[in-house]
Amino acid sequence: MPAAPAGRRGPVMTAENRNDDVDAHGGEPGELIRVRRSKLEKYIAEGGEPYRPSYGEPGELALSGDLHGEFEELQPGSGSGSTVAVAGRIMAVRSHGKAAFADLQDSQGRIQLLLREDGLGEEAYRAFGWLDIGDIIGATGEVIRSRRGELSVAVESYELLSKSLRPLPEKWHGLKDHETRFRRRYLDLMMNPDARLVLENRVALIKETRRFLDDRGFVEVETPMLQQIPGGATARPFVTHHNALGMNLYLRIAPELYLKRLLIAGYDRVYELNRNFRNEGISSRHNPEFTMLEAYQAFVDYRYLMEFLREMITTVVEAVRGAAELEIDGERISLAGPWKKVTMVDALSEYAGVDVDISWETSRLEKLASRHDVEVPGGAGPGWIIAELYEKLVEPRLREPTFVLDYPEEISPLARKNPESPGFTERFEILIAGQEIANAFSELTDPVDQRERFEGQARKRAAGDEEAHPVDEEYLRALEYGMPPAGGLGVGIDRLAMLLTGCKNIRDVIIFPHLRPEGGRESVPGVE
RNA sequence: GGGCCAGUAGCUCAGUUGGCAGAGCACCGGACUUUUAAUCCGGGUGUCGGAGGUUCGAUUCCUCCCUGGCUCACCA
Repeated sequence: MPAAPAGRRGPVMTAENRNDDVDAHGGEPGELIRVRRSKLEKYIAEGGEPYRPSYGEPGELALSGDLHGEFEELQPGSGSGSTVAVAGRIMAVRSHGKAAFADLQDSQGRIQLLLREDGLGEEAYRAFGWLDIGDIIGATGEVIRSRRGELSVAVESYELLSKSLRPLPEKWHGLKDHETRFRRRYLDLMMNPDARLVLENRVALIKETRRFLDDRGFVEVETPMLQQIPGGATARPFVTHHNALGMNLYLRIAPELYLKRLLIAGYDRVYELNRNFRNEGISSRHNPEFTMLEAYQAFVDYRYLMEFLREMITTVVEAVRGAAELEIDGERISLAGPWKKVTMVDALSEYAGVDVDISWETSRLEKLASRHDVEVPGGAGPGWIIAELYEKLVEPRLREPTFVLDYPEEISPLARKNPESPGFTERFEILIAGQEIANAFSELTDPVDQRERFEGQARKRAAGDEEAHPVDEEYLRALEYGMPPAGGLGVGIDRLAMLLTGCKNIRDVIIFPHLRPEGGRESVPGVE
């Protein structure tokens, strides 16, 4: 965090003079930090370099996990004869006078160090006592197993590689405070193995998703994040400004319209797995920037995508979890076997207890809506009301994997109309554990129809719907050159990661989630 | 944005019906050559989230604000 210029922050600042606050606000550092600083100064005064440029030969450092595997058979109280170099952070020290044990944490886990005056010499042994928990060191020595059976490195020499000036969280309870865990995620990941596991699952999920698509001939592309017309979804965008061009730009809410331009260009399988930005509420299920997969395949329709997505989700979950099964709050959900299929209207009819039909008068649907406490804004038509009622009454109750088919045309301005079901499109979503996991449809390729849809959206926008899709003339021009029939899909990666890890808060699966600034809302000084 | 709940030491948490602020870990000093939440002896290191108010006296009561969690609204 860059230090704020003195006097710049207002009196609302919190945590002044706190023990971990090194004069961020002109206060004195706390006792624990003063002690570490004076150790640092003493170390430098004696000619030490507390922040080394490197340690050991590249690629030669032993990692804790590998050592545990390699020396599994080593008997308690015996040595291996192998000398290794290890490096990591000191997480605990158990000192016994002329011998001491330290737990060293590296990227794979932990390994114990055994330090003895006999092995190190009096001076080096005493100097070890000056180190703090949290310091990063490198050490060499023989791999042994202690009398109590702990694999250890019997240290013959060690070096301080990086001095830690702040005390770590408590060794037994760890770091629990949610706010601190998210604000200082590095501490969370350092202290809490569970946090690492969630992150590793997310990484594996993304990797397996890419592998699935790459294996099927999809090409990963990057399309603009800064857009002149924020399209491809209905959401409020972030606005930013380009100084040289003197114009506002928008952070993308979806890559859809650019990916479809690539279908027009002649690519038949493209995908993008990257960030979208939506300027909407922040909650346990919404982060302003979130990760989305969108994939498009030419010459297939939404029926093909159902099986494609079922296979993709099952494959990815199986690869990450080792079984095609999820566990959420003790509830086990199997992904095996065929998934249920139901149209939105049939599902709504079932749960609402009446046979809903899109041909109903709007007033009749409005009555049904008010009976279920659904507010209907001005300009909303039958399709909107049906979708809203479905989301409220049906979605949370769809626990087993379910395809919900045929979304209203009114809320699907980029999807092909369903010729067998007037008012609806060839679109489906996949619901698992009450959550929308994937959205897919047969793409609308008819430029005349697309123009009419945009104009319908423009009327909604004029009526005050800020989220209605704007008319995109450039996209219409591209469509007029001819786009092959195609199916497109979108998967919310963060939501899928939540499902996969059983996390109920999206912040658990995003490494650095958005949080309100601590203590004030000032911009970065010097940045316009 | 609305409602409810929370913020006390570096960390995990007690506590004060309004009267000098507590524990464990961490830290500091001492003992200890195979421990692993090491142990033993000694030491509290704090603007009790912030600003006002009531009061002889506020960490405690009141008001406002900040931050977070849950929830509703909006959405993915």
